Amino acid sequence: MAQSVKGMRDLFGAELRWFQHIEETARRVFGRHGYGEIRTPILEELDVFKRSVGESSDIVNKEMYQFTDKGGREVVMRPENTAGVVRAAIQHKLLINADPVLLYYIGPQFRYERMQTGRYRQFYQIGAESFGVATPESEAESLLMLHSFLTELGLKHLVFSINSVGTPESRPAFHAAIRAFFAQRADQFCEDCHRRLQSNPLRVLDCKNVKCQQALEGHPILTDHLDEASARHHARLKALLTDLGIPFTEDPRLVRGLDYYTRTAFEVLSSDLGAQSALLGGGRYDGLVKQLGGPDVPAFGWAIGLDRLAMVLQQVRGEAPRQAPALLVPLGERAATEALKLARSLWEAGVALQLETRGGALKKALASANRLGIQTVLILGDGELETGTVAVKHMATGEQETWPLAEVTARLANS
RNA sequence: GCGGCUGUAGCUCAGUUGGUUAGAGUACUGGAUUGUGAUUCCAGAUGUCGCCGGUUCGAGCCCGGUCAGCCGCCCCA
Repeated sequence: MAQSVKGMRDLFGAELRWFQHIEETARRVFGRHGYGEIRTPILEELDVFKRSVGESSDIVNKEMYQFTDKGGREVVMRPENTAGVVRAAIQHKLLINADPVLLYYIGPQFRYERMQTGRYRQFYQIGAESFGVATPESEAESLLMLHSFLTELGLKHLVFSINSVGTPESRPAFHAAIRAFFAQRADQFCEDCHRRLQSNPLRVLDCKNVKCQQALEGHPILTDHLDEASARHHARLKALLTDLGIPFTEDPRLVRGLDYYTRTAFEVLSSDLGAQSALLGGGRYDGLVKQLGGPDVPAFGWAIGLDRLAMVLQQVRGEAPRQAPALLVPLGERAATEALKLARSLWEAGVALQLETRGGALKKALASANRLGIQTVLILGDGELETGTVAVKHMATGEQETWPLAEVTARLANS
């Protein structure tokens, strides 16, 4: 039997309904914040990711679906969407005037890696990016939007975990501090941390190894090594979040994996998710646009994984809500003709209705309705045709009533 | 990329030291009720035991390989 490629999966049924509900909620919430959608190609030139995500990261090193196309171009199936959005914004000159540019995206991303539950080689992300504003207020706006989004999806107990990773100018001083600290107790850290210390010293801070976390006791604090402007920025964001009543904690060990982050970095944790695993992450990336050949424009954004989010919603809220249409069941050939006509007028009036076209026994139709979760069944037989009515059975209660044909549209529209 | 585990009906799973025709629950189909579901009763159908090879008189069971999934690591969403 043919089956899907490793790490790729088909979405349908109950799980897809959560995806759709999440996407609808995102479009509604983001839209009212003034964000517009952008859809970028799945394929980008290799260079776009090398210059943004960072050559030292595993994403670029070993997790990209990368190949040479028939024209000899080195292309990559995007492993994340921020770089593509930035590339597009530069290419279409969206960032050349003073107005902020607010964009969101929804789409598949690809990483060639070992898979586990909730982690796929084709996965889906929703993200929002704000270009052109460097203020803490713009971050608060973005986080507020994110908070609405998650709250309207029914997630509770959200905690925003924030930190500041400083600027490219202030970071060398911190790197020196962390190296000095590390040197005093180098034997207590794992091999990976020794490697990280060379490639990306910040990442030593969020090693998952318990021993390393213990050894980090008393480590230098990023926010103690900020330049004055970054420190003010960080303090202002915290004050805003406090005023807005958005619960947050400061996590001095929070750093993000991608190279392009500056100042604010954050994650959202949900106790609904069980343990420590973050639901989403993001932050400020002021240098990225320029790095990719655009103007020197600040930016802030975040991305959330739909696969994981859908899984959490399934856990805390159960089955995705579904709107089952009514079912119209004709009995006999003459009724079948009339049923098509009736269904047509109902459809044209915007009523959600499924039509039984198999022509079998009524009990089969009712059994189907029961399986499909249909609440209302309209029955049209000879008796109803004579009197110009339909029999209406409510599946939940088993009760049945009679509606005049002329009232069917209005009554279904109200139910 | 590294380490461990699993794969039997649509789904959840049993299956003895290797032994005849591979089972249960659930779901499904038909009937009891030719115009009334979900409950009940009766009857029925259902499998390349993931795949390929090996050992054996004999393999769902043992061995090798392979594919897929799960868990941990790396990394991240």
